[in-house]
Amino acid sequence: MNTTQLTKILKALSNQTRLELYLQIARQSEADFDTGCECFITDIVGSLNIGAPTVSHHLKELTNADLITTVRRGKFLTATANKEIMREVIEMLSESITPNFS
Amino acid sequence: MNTTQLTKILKALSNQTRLELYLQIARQSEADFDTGCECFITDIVGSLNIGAPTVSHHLKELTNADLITTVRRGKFLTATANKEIMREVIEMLSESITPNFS
DNA sequence: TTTATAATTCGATAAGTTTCGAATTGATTA
DNA sequence: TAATCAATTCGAAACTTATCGAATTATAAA
Repeated sequence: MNTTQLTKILKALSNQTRLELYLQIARQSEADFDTGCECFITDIVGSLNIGAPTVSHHLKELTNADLITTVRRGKFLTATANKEIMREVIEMLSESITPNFS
Repeated sequence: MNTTQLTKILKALSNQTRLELYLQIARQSEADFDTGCECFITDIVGSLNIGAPTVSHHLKELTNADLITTVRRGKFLTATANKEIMREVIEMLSESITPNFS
């Protein structure tokens, strides 16, 4: 991961609504692992105070940054967090504040 | 740390120039620990491709987000990364992709 | 097949951001 | 004290972003 990609990802998370959207999708992705249920965007939208077009826009930004993937399940849309990329983000940020013994 | 503060911090890091500025300050803060030297902004400015007013602006953003602190040493300015807040950022992002056994 | 619901696209607007040059301030050096 | 160098402030230009309402598309239900 280079700084260009990291910038892109952090930018995608730098808006409060979008960050909360991501966090809900990520937590739900965790829960899904146990329960087998899915993360419906409709449910999340209700809890955030913005309209559907805006959510659509934010989802596209998160997708473009590789933070989530979305799948249509009939009438609904489901989202899953890409945990691997978040691990890379965390690793890179950690390196910045960790002694480097190279 | 709540999502409002996290948003503020991620926003401060969501610009490539500012992210690189932060990363350099953070790495230098690490080096300082061993060498006892300090992180002069002047030196960093030379390596980034932007003017002094812009750097000044970016430093203020990083400071406002609590990511760094700056101190004037005579004619020069030195910066230090606030590692504790970055640890909190990392912790919060980690929680989003880590099973929660509560 | 009509109706209803979820989501997207489009166009617009208001607000925010990045960057710069010019002028200014603070501190050191000649 | 005058000249110099680092950094900040200010005002402006160019660009980007968040959000919305209206219209559209996709799917499911009646």
